[in-house]
Amino acid sequence: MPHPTPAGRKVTLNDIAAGCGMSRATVSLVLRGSPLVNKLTRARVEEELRRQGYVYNRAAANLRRRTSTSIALVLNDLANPFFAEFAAGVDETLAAAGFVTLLGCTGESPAREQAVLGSLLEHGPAGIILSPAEQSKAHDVLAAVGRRVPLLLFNRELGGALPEYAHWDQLMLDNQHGARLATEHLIARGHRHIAFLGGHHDSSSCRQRHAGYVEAMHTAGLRTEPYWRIECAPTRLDAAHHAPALFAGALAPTAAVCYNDAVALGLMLGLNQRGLRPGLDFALTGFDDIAEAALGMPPLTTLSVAPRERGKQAAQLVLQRLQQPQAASQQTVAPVQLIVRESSCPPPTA
Amino acid sequence: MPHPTPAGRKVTLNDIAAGCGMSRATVSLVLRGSPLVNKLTRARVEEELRRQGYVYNRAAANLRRRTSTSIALVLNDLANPFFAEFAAGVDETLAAAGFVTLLGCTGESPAREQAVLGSLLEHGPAGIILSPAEQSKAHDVLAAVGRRVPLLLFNRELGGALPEYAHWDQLMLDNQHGARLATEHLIARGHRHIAFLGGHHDSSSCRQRHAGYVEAMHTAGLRTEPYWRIECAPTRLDAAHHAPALFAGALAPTAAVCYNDAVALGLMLGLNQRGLRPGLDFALTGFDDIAEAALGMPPLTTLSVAPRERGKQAAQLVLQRLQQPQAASQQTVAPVQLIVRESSCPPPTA
DNA sequence: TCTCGCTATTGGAACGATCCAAAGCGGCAC
DNA sequence: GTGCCGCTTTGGATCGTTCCAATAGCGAGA
Repeated sequence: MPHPTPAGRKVTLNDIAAGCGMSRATVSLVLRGSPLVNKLTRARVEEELRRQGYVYNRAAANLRRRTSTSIALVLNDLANPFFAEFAAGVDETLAAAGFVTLLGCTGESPAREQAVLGSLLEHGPAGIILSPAEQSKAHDVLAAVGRRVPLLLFNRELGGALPEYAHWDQLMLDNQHGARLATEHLIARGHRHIAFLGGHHDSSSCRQRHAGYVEAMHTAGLRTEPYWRIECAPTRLDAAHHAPALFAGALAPTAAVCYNDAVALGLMLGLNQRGLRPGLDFALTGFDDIAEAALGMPPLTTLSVAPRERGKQAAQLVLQRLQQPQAASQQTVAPVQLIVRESSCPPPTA
Repeated sequence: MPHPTPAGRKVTLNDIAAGCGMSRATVSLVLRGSPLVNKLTRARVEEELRRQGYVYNRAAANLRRRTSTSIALVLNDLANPFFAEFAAGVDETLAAAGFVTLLGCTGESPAREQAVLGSLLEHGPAGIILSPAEQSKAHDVLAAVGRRVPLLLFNRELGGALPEYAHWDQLMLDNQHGARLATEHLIARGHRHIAFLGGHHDSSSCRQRHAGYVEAMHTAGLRTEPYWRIECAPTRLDAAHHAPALFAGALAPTAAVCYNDAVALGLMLGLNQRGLRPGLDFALTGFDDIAEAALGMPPLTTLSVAPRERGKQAAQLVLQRLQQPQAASQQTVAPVQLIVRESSCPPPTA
């Protein structure tokens, strides 16, 4: 089956103008719904637009008007359902406001992040939403982005905070409060020996969650043994591998606050392999409330961060910034919500 | 903290030219790495580019050159991990080729699809990758897109196929073959009474998968009872609800081929609630190989479609089309691979 | 000295839209 | 007849880049 011939040039305002004996300027006014143009003229022009199948060239318009109708969305990992939901929320809100989303994925590589930012900037986005790669540095991001286009930092802080850092807007999750809620919940259920599993210390979100855990423990007058803090990659597989380490210390915990849902689900597997039934013999909590959390065996107590809502919020923050470029920069912390399910049982002896 | 002043206009070629006493044209040549310009001149210009923090304006260049460096990616549901992975694959490949991804989500609504396509087209993408909404019609898509910009149809066919339909490239999954593989696998395990659960008949992928199931059954000389075909929404929840219907007929199946992994995981829940142990008392298979499939209880036998690979493939097909606009349109069918795990046990009596 | 050929550079017209100042026009008051 | 007013319409410059034909410089060969 042959592909059709592109059939000549694109239709432009000139073609329409010529086609109905009007000037370019008038046709342009019609396109933008100006009240200046006569009703009859408008009808004639609109007919001609339809007849020739005109498509508006927003790039040309934006060039002349020195405006932009696109926003760059740069994510460290789109394959992660959390960011996918986030992206869906961003796109939905931007589309409703007449903006288009320029997508870019960095795959957790600062080098790719630099390249992606550079490439997207050439397309002249009005703003940028960036969820930085793990090892990304504020200095490099600033060098790539410059000061002209507003940036909203999402989800993670940047390494090596500069003074210039401060003029970027931020949307962060309330990691510390969330982990505190989870820990307090386990304490209320009667646990005294609680571990913290997963994540690496060089990730800001992990440090914050761990801090929330420590805060809750100390506020309740409970001790935290160093060997109750076990680092591992935030994946199911690695978490499952590290499950035995929980029971290697002198005093075995009866519950664990996990860095995120993936770690918690991995821990469930690891517990099963040791003959422990999660939600009966051992309590655990996650973070993120991914789709699988509600359907796990048992269903997982976790913290809902509503990624789609966060996406909408991020988009709104950027749009707001575009309207008030001079306003003070905002540091927003999104609330998280504890979702209690069956994985957070009381301790078996209680 | 005050937001910084945008500090004047953007830096343009003129500014650079003035800054180093060259003409616009020469600077442009330097930017594009032309061999015409003198080594010394090049060095001087590059120094000035750096000094003023010049950012290339690709929109202006594309306007003049009548080219485009963006591809539109329109998805029915980005929140679905399958499409998220797909999008990541697309973006990765496009970025490597110097293109930028324009994202658009339709949320399974043909009306939104029309709006999104219209909006994206105004930004002049060089091509479009479209995974259409469930009820989307070929006629409407053609009306929105026109014939000028090449379209790659992914994953689903469009309703009301027109003659014009044929000049679009297509990338589809081998649904029929996949379902046949799954069914044959169950038959080889000793099953004779096999049901097909989930999906709706008006979805082309569901029809194809069901056809593969029927094909395998008939080839093996097995009957298919009408009450072994149970339709339901392709979600966990609805599948769990419909599990009892499997055992309502005269002859109960010992296994089920499920429309996709979500349905299969839902069926597992439904079986558990009836006191049946999936993977021991009842065999089942899924489709998609989502992340949870490998970690289910039991791990799910399913068909891997490698969504990230499909994304790369889709991007390559579009890039190829751009290079050869006149070539015959391609109908590609991507292979699927049977992943055998523990859910597809032999029948209990065998 | 003049012409030729080669290397580098350049002015000006595009691309497809918008903006702006100006003009055409019919009617109405003077 | 002239001037003025509101309602429409318009030509031309412009946005930041690329293309193209033209030109400048300069050493070599006749």
